[in-house]
Amino acid sequence: MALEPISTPPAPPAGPPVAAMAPLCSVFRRYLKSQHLKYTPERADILNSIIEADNVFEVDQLLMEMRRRGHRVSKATIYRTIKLLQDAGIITLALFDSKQSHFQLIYGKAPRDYMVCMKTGKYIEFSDDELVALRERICRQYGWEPVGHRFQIYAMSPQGRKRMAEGAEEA
Amino acid sequence: MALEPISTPPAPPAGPPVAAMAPLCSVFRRYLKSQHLKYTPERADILNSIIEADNVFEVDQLLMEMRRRGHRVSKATIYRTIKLLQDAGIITLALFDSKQSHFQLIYGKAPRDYMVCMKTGKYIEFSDDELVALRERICRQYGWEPVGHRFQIYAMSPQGRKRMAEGAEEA
DNA sequence: GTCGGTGCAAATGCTTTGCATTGAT
DNA sequence: ATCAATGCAAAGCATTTGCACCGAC
Repeated sequence: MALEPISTPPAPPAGPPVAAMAPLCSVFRRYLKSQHLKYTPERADILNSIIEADNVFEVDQLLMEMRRRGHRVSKATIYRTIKLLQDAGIITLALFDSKQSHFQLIYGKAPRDYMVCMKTGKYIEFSDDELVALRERICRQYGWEPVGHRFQIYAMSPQGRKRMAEGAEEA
Repeated sequence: MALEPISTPPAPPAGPPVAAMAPLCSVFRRYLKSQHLKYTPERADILNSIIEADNVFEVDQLLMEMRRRGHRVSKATIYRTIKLLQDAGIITLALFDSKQSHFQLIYGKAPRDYMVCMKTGKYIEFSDDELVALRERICRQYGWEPVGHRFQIYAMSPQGRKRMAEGAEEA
């Protein structure tokens, strides 16, 4: 019963993430209830930490961040919760190529698209109406019903180009 | 870092106008020579099998197909060769979400985009000029240099919709 | 004749799972 | 009081790597 938005964060960060927090919790809670699953402190902590990351995250990174804040959760629980959050439509797997999976918040957000620098790994997030329109057009063209999309541009940033020029070796 | 193709090799021809592409074998051979690596029967077999698959493929599937044809290669060699083919710009990792990696031929091909049915898994391949233009526009906007892209639409096909209606089970 | 390549098996490293215990409803 | 959730450690899997032998250049 003592399940309010987790105890007291040391420094309430200002900005959109905080606003998004309450609604997402209830979305998750509702989903869990519909599946006859329980809303536990661990699950709440994990969702809140993801919201505060407010970006692409990896499991290890998330776990470290949570530990740093004194939340004790096992990696297994994070994996189990991530699966639930995916099923609930709150997060999704991002499409980076690295070995470790990257996830991102999607609930209530316009689809985020990424442009990644192939040299530095730095990336820029954007979202583009034209792309959404294009998606609709293609779906209509085949008689399919659009649900979502992913778009990632591979490119070379100015820094990447510079670094490329400097170090002409590269192992 | 996450991404790393496009590194040392003598930059494979970027964006060739499709059409008549030189035999992929010679492209690969040229790449290998440039890296002081050898063109072995195993590597040739693997590339040829990939060409004949002419589509998205997974490692196990490729290995089985090769075995079926009497080619004896180890999985380790396939993995090693796949890495070379990626560096040579001949194949790339496709972005399906399954556990196993999917690769696809890209050399000399216009970027392929996919629309996947979330219910049936069936997918449609397409490529769209408008998307390429959009990519250029966004790169220019940030001062980055386009290299490639990936676009995948998640949608519901008519069959998927139908199947969804029929089987009302699913917890 | 040199190195690099190959197969095999062992090693990785991310993710999942079995089990005993803890805890939400 | 139930039955799901958690933590831990072991198990799974796709992928990588060490090593001894083989073969392309």
